[in-house]
Amino acid sequence: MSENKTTLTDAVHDLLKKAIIEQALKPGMRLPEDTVGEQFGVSRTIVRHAFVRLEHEGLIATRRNRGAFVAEPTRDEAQNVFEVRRCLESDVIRLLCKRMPESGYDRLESHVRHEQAVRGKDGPVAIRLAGEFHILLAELTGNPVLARYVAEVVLRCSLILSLYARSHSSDCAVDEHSQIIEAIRSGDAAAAIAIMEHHLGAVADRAALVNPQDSIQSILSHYGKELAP
Amino acid sequence: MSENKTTLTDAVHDLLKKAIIEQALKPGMRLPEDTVGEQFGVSRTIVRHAFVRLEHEGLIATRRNRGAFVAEPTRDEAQNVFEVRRCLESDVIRLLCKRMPESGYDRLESHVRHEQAVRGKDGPVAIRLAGEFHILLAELTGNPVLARYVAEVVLRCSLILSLYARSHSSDCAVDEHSQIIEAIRSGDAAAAIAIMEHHLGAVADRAALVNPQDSIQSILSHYGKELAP
DNA sequence: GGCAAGCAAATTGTATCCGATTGACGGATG
DNA sequence: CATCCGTCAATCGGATACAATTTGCTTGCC
Repeated sequence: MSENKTTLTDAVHDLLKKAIIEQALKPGMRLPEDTVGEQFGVSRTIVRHAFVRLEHEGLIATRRNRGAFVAEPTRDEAQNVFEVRRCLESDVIRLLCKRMPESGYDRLESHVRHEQAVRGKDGPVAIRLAGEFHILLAELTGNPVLARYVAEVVLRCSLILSLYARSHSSDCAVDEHSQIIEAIRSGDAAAAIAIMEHHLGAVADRAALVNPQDSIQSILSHYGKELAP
Repeated sequence: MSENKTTLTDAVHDLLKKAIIEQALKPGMRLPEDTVGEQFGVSRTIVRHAFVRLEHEGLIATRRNRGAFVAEPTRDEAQNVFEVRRCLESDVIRLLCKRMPESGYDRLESHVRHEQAVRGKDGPVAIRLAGEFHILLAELTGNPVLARYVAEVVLRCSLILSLYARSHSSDCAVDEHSQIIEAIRSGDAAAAIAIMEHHLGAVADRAALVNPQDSIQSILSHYGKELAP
């Protein structure tokens, strides 16, 4: 934590984000400002700034005078996030079918090859790459605003899957990524969107099916709110 | 500024947001933390927290050790925001055609009547209501995540129009709002989207046509970035 | 044995303070 | 006369200090 050309807040923000999406920090886990601060060797001020951003991104939730917690979306919230993701990624496809940049296909195929290289490994790298494919698609539209929103929902989806899905390993079938590329190349927006919907639908459905028997305290915490107003 | 049940940061955030979209704070205007803080009677800490959120929402831009400025989007950025807005609002229409809630039409028509009541007045109220129609549409989807994104881009569009458009008075033709409601009621998603696209397209085009001869320093400030890395 | 009230500890909300970086002004110099 | 460099004021990034609120535990009472 010695020298950064970027601001400390950014660094802490990125680190926490990474920790959350890699499931190092599990949903519902408490994040006291002091603890985080002294862990990274920074003051509470910095941590607090990072928390503001993370809360805005939906990755943590803060309650007045009670502290910050890693977000623990309900099924409803999760469905909402997935719905927005489907909408946004459909829009991305539509735009790409109209104006895919020259180097676009090369970059996409290169990324898919990268994904295939780590296929089967059930680690943080695979999780990250799977998400980054979708973020790369959004970036290729040339619209940074759209790309930021896509990146945000993709991240939240990672968090959601870590709550409700059993394993990350097959979140994004690499084959389907290739299919999406081909569909876009053919210029058939409807077909490409159909594949993407199927691709994302499968992920969302899988999340909805799993009963989170391994996180009893998570379930109870939701019911508990009723008794303690 | 005496008693708030919500946190001070929220209050400052809301106030600044309101000031920006009502053009009280004009794009490019400087926002020193001290000034804002003592103006609202709070410390710089609070202001900085509010700034973090505002920057995330694209309403202000901060430069290291130089302070915060009301966002001054370039034409490219503005086009990107409008594009995302078109995408998101089309998605909203699609969803509403499938599942408009019972009270939805009542609330929409009530809002339109409210808009007609202030028709012709070129004040902050008209600006706010015009945007809130679109935000209300998004909220009726029942998806808060989508609603938040729509609210964000609508706000940014307000800011953009205050930069590039001559007048806010005719941003949202109230008649077109009624047409949109009717199109959704008929269940014809394609038609409704077409109207919405036209509605938003007109606004965007108007913004693109106006040459901002009245803000030379704004133009130069953009070119100036090239010389001063 | 259970419940309510009250006290102590922990944690957040806010303010103030110090150091660092930036931009500007002004004088020295080729 | 233009350019360069040093000093200075302004402002932000970050740390620390204090106040307010919540929480959990203890204690006493029913």
